[in-house]
Amino acid sequence: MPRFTHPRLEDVPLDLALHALADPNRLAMVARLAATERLSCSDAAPCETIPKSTLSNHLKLLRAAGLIETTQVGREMINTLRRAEFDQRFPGLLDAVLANRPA
Amino acid sequence: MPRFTHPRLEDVPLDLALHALADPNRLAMVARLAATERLSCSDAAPCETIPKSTLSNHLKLLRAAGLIETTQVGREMINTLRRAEFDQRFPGLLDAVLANRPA
DNA sequence: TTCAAAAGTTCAAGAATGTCGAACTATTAA
DNA sequence: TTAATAGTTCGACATTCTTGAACTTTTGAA
Repeated sequence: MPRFTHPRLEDVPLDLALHALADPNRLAMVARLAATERLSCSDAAPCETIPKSTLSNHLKLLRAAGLIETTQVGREMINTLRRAEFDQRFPGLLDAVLANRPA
Repeated sequence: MPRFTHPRLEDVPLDLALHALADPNRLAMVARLAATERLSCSDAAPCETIPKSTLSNHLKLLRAAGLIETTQVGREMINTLRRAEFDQRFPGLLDAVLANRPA
């Protein structure tokens, strides 16, 4: 069973956070999580066509950037946005990015 | 003589802008331009050790992201931040990024 | 129980990007 | 005219990204 590691937010460099957000698919997932609270990996997916392995990799990057937390529930991996922690680490950043996201 | 092309800001996607900022060297250059108004390429460089070709490539990316404008003056290429235009296109984004930049 | 399907992860290979030395161009100063 | 300066461009190597295939764990059914 995969046991995920989540970084402390103070260990996340700005570059890594920006890089994680600088991808349309990942940003779409973050936006979805910002609106939906808890989502399985496949429910967080930005579209149907994205391969599972790619999706898994994107989520791994978002974890490494301190943006999401993943816990196993049954056979699903449940993802949530680490909103409060991220906002404390990078004040105003996620708000600005989400506000400028294309519809 | 190189004649640079600068995109209209409305043609710059958010992803490209974030990607341009998601690099420590490029972000350092943007921060420097935010503080200094006009800088030649070598003056905009984040450090002495960065190769010229790499520097040139970084600046090309910043141009493509609508972040800087480059004009030739003599044998120098003078760079300026397209601050007002960028801020209008992505309100609050650059402020948030710069505010969270490590010292 | 046992078996198959579901939900993801991991691995590896090919594709796409990034880095940087070397050669090149244009401009200025001597 | 020549040499130096300031960058760009090119090409090769390195790193990163994408994705199919195989694997692991959990659950639901027979």
